[in-house]
Amino acid sequence: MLYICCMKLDEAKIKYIQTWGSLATSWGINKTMAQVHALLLVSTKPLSAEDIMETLQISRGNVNMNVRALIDWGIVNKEFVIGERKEFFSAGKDIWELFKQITKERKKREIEPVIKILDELQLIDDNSEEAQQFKKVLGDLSSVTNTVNGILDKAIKADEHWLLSNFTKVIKK
Amino acid sequence: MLYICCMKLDEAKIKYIQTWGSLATSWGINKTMAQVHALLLVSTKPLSAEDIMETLQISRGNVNMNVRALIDWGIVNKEFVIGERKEFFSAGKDIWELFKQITKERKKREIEPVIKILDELQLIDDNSEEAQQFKKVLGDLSSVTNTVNGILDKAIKADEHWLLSNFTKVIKK
DNA sequence: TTTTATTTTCAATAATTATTGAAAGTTTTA
DNA sequence: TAAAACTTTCAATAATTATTGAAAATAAAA
Repeated sequence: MLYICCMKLDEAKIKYIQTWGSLATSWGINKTMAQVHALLLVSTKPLSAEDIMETLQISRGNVNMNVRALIDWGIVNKEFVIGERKEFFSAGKDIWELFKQITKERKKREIEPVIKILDELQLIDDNSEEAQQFKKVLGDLSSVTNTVNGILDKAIKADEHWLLSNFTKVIKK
Repeated sequence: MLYICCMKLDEAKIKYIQTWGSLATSWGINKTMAQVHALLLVSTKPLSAEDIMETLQISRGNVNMNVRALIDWGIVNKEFVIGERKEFFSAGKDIWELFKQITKERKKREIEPVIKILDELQLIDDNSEEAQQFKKVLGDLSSVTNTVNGILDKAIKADEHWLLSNFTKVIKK
């Protein structure tokens, strides 16, 4: 059961999947996880674990782990196909939704812990010149992080149209 | 030649350096690179390769590689200390500048190549239903990526005050 | 020039992270 | 209930990435 139908198109899809996988690593994302998502994204129908295994040439365990992680990130869904016993998976095709979901998750997992730690470190019982300077750096780090966090919050809440047209225009001036 | 003077403060600095290092890995940044930068950021004076080696307990080669990379990213500078033959290094203390520099570099290294590849893939010689759908996904990915790229451009050009107050307020409504 | 101080490189190695595959677990069907 | 279909887990292993350290290169001083 392959998702492929035309040659040139197939090549382009494969290239997209490969490219996405290698780009992912520079963002601290597992290569296979990115590839599985890319595959589901360009697939016209939900795929089973076996479909993914065959297409990406990876083991059952690997597929399972990465599909779970993607579901955990909220960017892949289980699908029930009538007449089929096994599970199928699909990725939402709304890219703005995808962007918002990823942003939301990374914010929660990576930015919020940073803010927490920076705030903790601020509480030093020391008022020397050097300590003041250190606290200043921490405070500035907090400030930037909080601002970015706030911007991401707004982006998550924004609907597609607003973010696309309105937002970019406002930004310009 | 150690940069340390007070106990509690010293602990906090160490904790900050360690924490930064481990957080960095989830952003696809080398742990040591992040630690070296953190160390230079909280240091009151420029440090030599040996200072860094001692404090972080890492090899000369490792220090050299990572300091070069940081200089390459534009967030660490060489300093010439009078009466000293060896090189010293320092990190700029302006966190907004740091944020802008990092954003600029990641944009160049990671976002712009994505846009290029997505555009390349668009050029498929196929008009089937499936091809249309694939092109739609690619187009949407381009759209989001370009928008994010644009926002980052504005952020880079924006001065601290504008980004902090004006921007966040605009975003709110 | 030669010596000495310092930086850079890079093959070898260590540490980390990802992947396999088979066994154990679960759910469905008969 | 047992057998079949499928999913999950995880110890072993592979692949990747980071680090060392000593030799080569470079730069400054004598």
